[in-house]
Amino acid sequence: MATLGDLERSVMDVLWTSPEPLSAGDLRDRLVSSAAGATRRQLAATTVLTVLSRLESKGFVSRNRMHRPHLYEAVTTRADHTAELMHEVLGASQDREAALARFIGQVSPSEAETLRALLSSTTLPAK
Amino acid sequence: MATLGDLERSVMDVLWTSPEPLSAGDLRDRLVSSAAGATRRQLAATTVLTVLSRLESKGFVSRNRMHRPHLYEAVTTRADHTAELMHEVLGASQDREAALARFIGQVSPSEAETLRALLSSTTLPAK
DNA sequence: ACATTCTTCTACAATGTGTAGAACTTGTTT
DNA sequence: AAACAAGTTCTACACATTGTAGAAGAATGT
Repeated sequence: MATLGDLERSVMDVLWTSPEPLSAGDLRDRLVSSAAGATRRQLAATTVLTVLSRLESKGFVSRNRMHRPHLYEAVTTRADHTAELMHEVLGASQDREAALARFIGQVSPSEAETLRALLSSTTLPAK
Repeated sequence: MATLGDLERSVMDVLWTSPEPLSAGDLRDRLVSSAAGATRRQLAATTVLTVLSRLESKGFVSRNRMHRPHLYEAVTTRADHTAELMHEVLGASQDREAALARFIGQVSPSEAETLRALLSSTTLPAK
């Protein structure tokens, strides 16, 4: 999968967080306000547009040209994206089992609990 | 974590596969022979050295300057590296649980089994 | 001291990304 | 319909990373 730059990632974060498609302008405003530590100065409108176009090319964003300020939305959810990336990383490994073992070894107890729950519900057939 | 380019990744793969530290020359030979589909033409010796230096800067490789052709080895195992990356990806997600759920959802049945085993051995106290 | 071998320095091209001005399009207002 | 405003696309550039390697310097064996 293509990787994302810092700004691209920030844009995706805004889109992933928004329950609705956003115009470039709205997105620009949220980029500023959502910046951690009040960093992130104002960006030119065109900058945001450029990034959105690139994200569209990369398949991360879809745009609705029916509305006049085009409306942009994330193609996948953040969770799906994360899961996909994890699988990609895992796939690059030769020994998947070993990698999984290390991965599990570093997981917090509460997350281990979550995983256990997920695994039993998923795979134990309904009796 | 820093990301790796294609050649850097290939070099790491060789180092991860080797049970012993390698000289740049040995590594160069194996790079050629380990290339999938007989791709990968011969590289200049200096190219390999440059890449090794960069990998050293990035903390992926350590070199032993005691030996004359310096000997290089991977700092971590491939499995550790993979697990680290997976955690990094997961950490960038806002909702870890949701991401884990998706991740598990896409796991093959046999891997699910592996995971279940890992999770029970890890967390169930000996009691 | 000299040749050989290895390492470090320096360099360059290609690519990806952040950044945005200039030019063009489209919907709106009078 | 003409002019305007808002939005979009084109074009461009700087900077960092990466693949690539020559030239120059350092270390070792004879």
